[in-house]
Amino acid sequence: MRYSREHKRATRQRIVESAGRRFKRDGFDGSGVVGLMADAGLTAGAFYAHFESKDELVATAVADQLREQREGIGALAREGAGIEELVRSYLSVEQRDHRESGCPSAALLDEIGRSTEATKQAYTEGALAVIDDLAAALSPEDPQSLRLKALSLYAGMVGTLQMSRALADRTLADAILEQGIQNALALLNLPKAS
Amino acid sequence: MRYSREHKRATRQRIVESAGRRFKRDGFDGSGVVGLMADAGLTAGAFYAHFESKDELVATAVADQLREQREGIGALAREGAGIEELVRSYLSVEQRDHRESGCPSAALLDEIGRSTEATKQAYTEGALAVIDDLAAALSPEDPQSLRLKALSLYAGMVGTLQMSRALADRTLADAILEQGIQNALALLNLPKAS
DNA sequence: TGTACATCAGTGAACGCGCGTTCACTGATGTAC
DNA sequence: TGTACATCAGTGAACGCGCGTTCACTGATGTAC
Repeated sequence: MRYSREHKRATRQRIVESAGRRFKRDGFDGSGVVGLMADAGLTAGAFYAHFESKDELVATAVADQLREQREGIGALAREGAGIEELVRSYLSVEQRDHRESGCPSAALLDEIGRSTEATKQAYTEGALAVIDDLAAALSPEDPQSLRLKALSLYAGMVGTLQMSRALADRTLADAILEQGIQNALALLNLPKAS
Repeated sequence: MRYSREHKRATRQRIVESAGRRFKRDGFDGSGVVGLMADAGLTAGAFYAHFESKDELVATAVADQLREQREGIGALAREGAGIEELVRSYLSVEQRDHRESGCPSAALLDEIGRSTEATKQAYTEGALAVIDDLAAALSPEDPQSLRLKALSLYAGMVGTLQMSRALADRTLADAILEQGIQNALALLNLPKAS
């Protein structure tokens, strides 16, 4: 073995992470292997030393992006953020305006619905891990009972963020974020905030 | 003039409608001009007698699909359907399993967010017409006051439908539709239904 | 410790293919007489 | 009413291009001695 096992693992991870950002910006179909590898500082040919196909990278990147989202949520929670702060940071102008570093569901959900079974499977597992964390934040005693509620909350926020990105009217795009926050909080039976 | 004005108009409309269905199934990037024209019973070359570019067709088809969705909602409302029936027919297993004849927002929203300004503009106008109809269904006396609430309701349902399509777990995919219905009704301050 | 070797991550050109678009041509049909 | 003509929707081959993937080759570096 010439390069170390660790070297290869790190390179693969670099490809997966930069591909995740690119996919969220340009979509799966809108991102070519040559460009994805260039993002990682490599040329196209090396791709197949790491992945069997572009489809495999797509499934891997989806899983990785959801893991990253989960870590982000966990970090916020450890800093003491409650569910309201989580909702507000999700439905924020910053997240809306930076799709490449934002929620993979909001950036890719309808393309995932059209993807291979492996990608949908990776998505399902990753998204459920995210929403189980959300459910735990909602009810540390009995998270399982709130799983469906958390999933539904997440789905609603995803649609709201997408809508805010697609609207050409900036005022409306901002207003729907705020309304989405109010709706989420109402569903959680929290008092409305300013 | 050889073919009649009407003949050309009808052909263009045929292309726009079949392209709308195809786009919802395969995405904008996943649908080629050759295939789109074949769907309409034509060959690729004729495309440019009707549209300046594929981008123009995309924007036109988005507008047309939203007009069609609006007509569908109007037809249901005229049959006496209330907001609850509208929500239930939107978050139905049938709509989820037939993307090509379903909601254009749920099928295309994140791709629209990445599209040309013209497409986002067409989307914004079309979607606002849909939600203004929804607002009118919610409150015939003062629809304007409920515009944002209707938009937010729509966005939440869009995310829920997409999520139901992307989940590889069928039981969960069905459950989230039902939970989405309950959330929508709760937001509308209607009593929960079975 | 220093050198020869073997491995394999990475290079970069090439494969066939489908893309969006162009173009010379065809032929169906509305209009003029 | 019947015929010649002009228009232009539609055909289908071709354009250059970027796609995902393959492949012969390179060269950095871990291992064996």
